[in-house]
Amino acid sequence: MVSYSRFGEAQAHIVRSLDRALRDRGFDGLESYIEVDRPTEEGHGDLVSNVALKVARVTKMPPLALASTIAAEWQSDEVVAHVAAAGPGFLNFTLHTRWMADVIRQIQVAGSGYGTSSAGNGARVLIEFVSANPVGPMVVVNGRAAAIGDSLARILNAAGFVAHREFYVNDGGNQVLTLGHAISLRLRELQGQEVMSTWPDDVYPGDYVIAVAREWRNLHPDVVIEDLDESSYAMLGDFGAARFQAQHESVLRGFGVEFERWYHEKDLREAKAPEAIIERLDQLGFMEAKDGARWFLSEKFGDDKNRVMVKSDGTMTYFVPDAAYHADKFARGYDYVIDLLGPDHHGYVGRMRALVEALGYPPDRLEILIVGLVRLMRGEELVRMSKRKGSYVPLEDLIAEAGVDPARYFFLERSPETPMDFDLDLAKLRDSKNPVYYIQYAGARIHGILRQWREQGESDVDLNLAHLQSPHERQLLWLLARYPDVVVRAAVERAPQHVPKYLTELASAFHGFYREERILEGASGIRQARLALIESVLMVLASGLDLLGISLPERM
RNA sequence: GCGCCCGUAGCUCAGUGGAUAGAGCGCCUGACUACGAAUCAGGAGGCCAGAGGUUCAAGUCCUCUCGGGCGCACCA
Repeated sequence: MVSYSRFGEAQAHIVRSLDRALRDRGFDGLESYIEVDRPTEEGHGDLVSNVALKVARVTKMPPLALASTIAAEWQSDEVVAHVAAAGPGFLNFTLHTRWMADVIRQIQVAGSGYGTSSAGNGARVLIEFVSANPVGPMVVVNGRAAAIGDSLARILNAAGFVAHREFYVNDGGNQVLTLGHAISLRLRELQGQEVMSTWPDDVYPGDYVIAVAREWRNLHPDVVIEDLDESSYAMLGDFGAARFQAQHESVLRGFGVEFERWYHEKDLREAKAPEAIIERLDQLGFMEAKDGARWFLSEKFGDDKNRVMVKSDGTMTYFVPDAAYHADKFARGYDYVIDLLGPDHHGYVGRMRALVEALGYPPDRLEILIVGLVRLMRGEELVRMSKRKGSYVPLEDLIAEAGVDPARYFFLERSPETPMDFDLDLAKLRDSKNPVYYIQYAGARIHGILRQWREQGESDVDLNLAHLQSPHERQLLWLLARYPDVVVRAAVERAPQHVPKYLTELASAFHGFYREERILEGASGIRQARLALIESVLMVLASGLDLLGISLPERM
């Protein structure tokens, strides 16, 4: 077992001791049965092992009997203070408080680097997310993907992976022409022509295009609008796409999300990458001509059906540039490629996996996370949204109304794939019902204490961590010792929600400690130890919130 | 019809095959002359959708049924 934390050291230590205990009884080769985990509830020690239950079949010993003899013969050491057999045969381990308290020294040495580890071994991860089409404003679910993707990248980096964030800009397809069409209609409208009665069905009438049209007109006041026929759609569309990309970039930056790269479909097309991917699949023998079209034989790789790549009219389906894009991701040497897709993209998973496999890569190196649907609520009331009708809440407005911190927190506290309700009324509440403030308040309280301590101007005494003995202090130490493992787990499982969960626990333990134990009023030795403890808590709160892209204000 | 996600407290959701299934909100009791009450301590509230199976052990794994969402284009 590789350990990245004080907690992990204890686990590894106990595993070794258990292994020895089993061998002493003549049971060899049972290492794989040995598990040491945190208990599911209080009162079962600091760590727990179910090994006696696991090996019962092999050893032919009643689990509780085996556990009891192991506990009775346990050689005391500097890590484990006490071992007890319990329940049907669990072993409950209580750690020396002194030993746990050294986590504070680790935190003092590591500083803001505490929590980082080398678990990822430098594996390179590309994470593509949001990738909203540049033909209109982003919507609420884009915000969820943005928060999750960005936070996941931060977590992966902290856990020793090298993660890159990428936004794929769909600026090469038909929709850009459609946007150009819409802009030209809005330009006519700005000149006083009536356009709504003849508005084409396939052109979204969203009024967000009006602002873009206005911008274009200001830049080109001399162009005669009547000349803007179909031949102008591409030019207008490119203009609009650039405007919307800039808008996306700025909204996302305001949301704390920055991408290492904006990858343009247009560049792919200009480099003839779509043609190249078809050629490559053809050479590999995975293309077939049928019904006047050219098909990718994705069924060979477990897809539901084969996929058209070149339509009978000679044009390519949208899947082709996407396929070229994914081929490029792997060609760039990433060990893992993660896509965060919207909830309307389930059908996309099979064909993309098939592509990866067809190109000769292990299909599980492509990980597709479907970000669950977001329903926007105002209290009890569902906010109805329809892009077609142009009635929707842009992400920008959501962020402005809720605030960056609550919005990110709401998106990150749930597992990515489950559908969620986002309650705007709750998110914008500036009071205790809003869970993000619970964590921030713990930090603000610690800042307050440290401020007061500095104002008192008392000098430090030597730090003696042996003063930390109370149940509240033990619990905080135990949580601090676990933090690096929480980060690793969130990274490996691609599950950022573990971090807010953990921070809530840490904040709760701190608030309980704070109410129970005076910090500044104690004798100088214990005061110094408690100050070191809460400084450590503050460090971890700040670090954890940073992984979520959430601030930790000194005052609230 | 086929595929994916989801059914856990009144609501929103956690839950790594392990002991008596958790948190927040809401509800009910209590706690500021206090380092910040945006807090704390306690209480009520559950056939983990249902039925079979695997296992020493199932909310968790397998099969089926029921319910909800989303996908199943030579659209993007």
